[in-house]
Amino acid sequence: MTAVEGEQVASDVYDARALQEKWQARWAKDNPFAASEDPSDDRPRSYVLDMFPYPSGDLHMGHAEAFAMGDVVARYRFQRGDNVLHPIGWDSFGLPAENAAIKRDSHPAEWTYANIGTQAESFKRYGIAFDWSRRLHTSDPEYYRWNQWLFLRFFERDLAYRKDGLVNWCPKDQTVLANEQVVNGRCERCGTDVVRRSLNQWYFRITSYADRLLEDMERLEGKWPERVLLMQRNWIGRSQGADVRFAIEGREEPVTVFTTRPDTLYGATFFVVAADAPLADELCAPEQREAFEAYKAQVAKLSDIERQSTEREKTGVFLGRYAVNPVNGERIPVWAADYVLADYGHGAIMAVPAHDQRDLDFALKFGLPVREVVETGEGAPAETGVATAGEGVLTNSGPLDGLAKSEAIPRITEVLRERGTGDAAVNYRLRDWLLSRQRFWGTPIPIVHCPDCGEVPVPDDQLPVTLPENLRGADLAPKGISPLAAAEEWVNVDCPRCGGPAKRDTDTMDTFVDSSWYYLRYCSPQTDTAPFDQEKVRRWGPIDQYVGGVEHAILHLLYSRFFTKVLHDMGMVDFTEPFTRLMNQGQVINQGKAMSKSLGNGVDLGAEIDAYGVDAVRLTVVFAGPPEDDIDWADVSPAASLKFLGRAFRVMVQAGEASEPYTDPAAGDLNLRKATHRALDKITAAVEEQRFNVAIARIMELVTAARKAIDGGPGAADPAVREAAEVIAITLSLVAPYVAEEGWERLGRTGSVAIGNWRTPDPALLVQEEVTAVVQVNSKVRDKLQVSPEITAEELEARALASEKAQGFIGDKTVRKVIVRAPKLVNIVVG
RNA sequence: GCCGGAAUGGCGGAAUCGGCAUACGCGAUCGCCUCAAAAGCGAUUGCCCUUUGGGCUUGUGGGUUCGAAUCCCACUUCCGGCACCA
Repeated sequence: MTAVEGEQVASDVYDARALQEKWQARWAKDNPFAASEDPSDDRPRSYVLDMFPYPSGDLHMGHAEAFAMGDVVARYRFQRGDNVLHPIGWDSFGLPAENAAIKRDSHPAEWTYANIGTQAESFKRYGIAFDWSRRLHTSDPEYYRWNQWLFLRFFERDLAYRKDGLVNWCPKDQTVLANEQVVNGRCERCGTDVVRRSLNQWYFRITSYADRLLEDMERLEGKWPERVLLMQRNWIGRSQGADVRFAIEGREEPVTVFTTRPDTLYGATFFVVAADAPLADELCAPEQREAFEAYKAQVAKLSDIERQSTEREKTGVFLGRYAVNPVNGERIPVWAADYVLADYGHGAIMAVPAHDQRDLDFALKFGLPVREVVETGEGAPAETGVATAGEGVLTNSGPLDGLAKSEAIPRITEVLRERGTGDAAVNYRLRDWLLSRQRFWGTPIPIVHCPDCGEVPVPDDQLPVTLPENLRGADLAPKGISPLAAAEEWVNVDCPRCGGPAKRDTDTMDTFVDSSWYYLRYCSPQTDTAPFDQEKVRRWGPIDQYVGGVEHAILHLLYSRFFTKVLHDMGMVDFTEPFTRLMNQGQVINQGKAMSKSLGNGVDLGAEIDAYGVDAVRLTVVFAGPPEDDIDWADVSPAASLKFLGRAFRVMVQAGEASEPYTDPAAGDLNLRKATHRALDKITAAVEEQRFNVAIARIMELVTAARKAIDGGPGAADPAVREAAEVIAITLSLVAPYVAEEGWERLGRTGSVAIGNWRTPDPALLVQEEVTAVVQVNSKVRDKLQVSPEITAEELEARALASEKAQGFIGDKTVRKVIVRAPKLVNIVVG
């Protein structure tokens, strides 16, 4: 059921809106969720963080789910008595603000900060246990100043550099994109087909951390979702093999190729250079120049989508040159083709058509020879058109003949090393992080270009380089170069080194730079002498639990891991992984599909809250299923959540009215006490295992047990009912903070229910006097016995065999075997 | 194409140590309350049959085991990631 706007499906037990207003005011006054920086505070510290929001408008259902999940974790830590850091801020640079400014003829800051204000109010109403005093916005100069400072440190360490290269260009947004922002050949933001352009751009040298980014994932095993680790591993894409140097006739220097199959070196029958690599230009013989230029023009016209299609037929052109195979001296023709990528490996390959499908496709199209060097027992590739890549025995390979593939690889690598024509090598799919953007609403790159001194860093004491304030509206329209270039008085500066006339770099940083280290800034958001206070980061870091969507599995999480490792190497942090545990919450969808305007299936968070109240909405998203699963709003019932909360609230109110806060629970009804402590035990285990939906199911059972005790048992005044009601308030505070606070108060308690009130179940009350033992005959359940948990195997077997029901199924058959698992089960095997 | 994950009632999901399948909730049916309805409260609810009983059931087919939703093999379908990475 979806709420109709304005319709109030009020509970007749409590007034959600009144409770929200009452407790919001209380929390604003008492600030119960602020992290303590008191050095004498020796409570265990927990750092729980939700991926900070982008201020695109008001909060939506997606935020409702993500932050409800994160808040369960944070509130559980608060309940356990930890000193919890649970901050909030905004990822407030980015393209949508700029587009809004162009449309409204205003400044991006207006739209951005107005939306932040709206979201902040909504978060407060949503009751998330944030420490509001640490709020940050990445578009504040006090924040982005430190992006610039960090950029300069990266620059000094040669981890930030500028190079010419083919880059991904989005024609609509008129900016370059990082590899990670290109999805299926399209701009991840606007869906436009990405084209390749040759431009001079800034990069972070993330590739020099590829091995560590890969290796350190071992320590995240079991703590991060397996699929995220897998995605990162695939993205980094480590390949082990060898570099092999081929002499090129008429060229002094040999050309190196990378191969994962050095064992097939004797099967190389031609050589291919990436058509768009400078090397292809260089190697092209004069008589082939015309054909090559025509081919290059044809390749340049292709979009990335066309280019990357594996359906496409192979194309290429002979360059009129020959390479020499270093192991057998064979001359093989050099071709240029676009199936070889300029920016992977060395931009050139040895082609072994018999054992590589792409090379085979190419060879068959252009009539190049195919020579098998590994006998796999499959059909001949030249005839079947299928390259054989499996295990086999080497042939036609001189000294390698007769070896298995796995033996031949180290052998040939050794030979290459001895002769100085190659060596073992590793390659990564990961490319350097392209960080410059030709847009306005981001962090200016703090470099001055001087005709005499070249790239000159802006001195630290002149940071921040702030954005010019006079650009707005149409000034920001995409022009293919940064809008900042138009701000002449901003661009033209004196060179910090020689004092001569120079120009500022007009590009801004990818906003993923902002989010790569924001978690550190929360530890000391006011620090104005460094990006963060190292002592405080040592106290709080790394993040114990990070919560956010799987859409950042590669982008943000990889970049953040990279930044953390660089900062570690700079001696600024003493850990190397930023996020100890990661939880990916699912999406909220409706009627099987993502919510969208065109489908008209959007569910408005504000309307749901108006109709059912914050607590019911939060309970609904947490109870719907495992945190990582998507929630289909058509499958859930906030009305049912509200009904349950009403039942729970009535238990607390009735217990509060009927008994005193200091009642001794030991005097209460034993059955209810046991139910309460068993529930507490199970709720605790479920929350620890992050199975929040199960924890709520156990709270529901406890409410039912308490209800029954009130209505048909010892009555509301029984101390066990009070105890149950208090446990309900405490456990419910993780998802339904308003009802929990109000219920706690109605129970006569003072102070917030949310802090340090979690209880440990009494082990004596968890012991069961009787358990159910199952009696099976031939594995089918035939009887159930109530037995002591300490029953011996012998006694249980005797009682099972004595069971009349079991005997009925045994009849006159022979008992062949009796399996006893005291005290739970007996299986009598007859035949 | 390659790599990974998933499949449990009408629906969302529980049962992760190989030992009572279907907890909790939705929906549905019946009852109470009501002039009536809604809300609320209570009961029933996996399927089938020859119904005081019995049989079957965790995508399909096989296997291991006294015993399988759970482990193994094959297959089907769906979801996700990568996609000319040498």
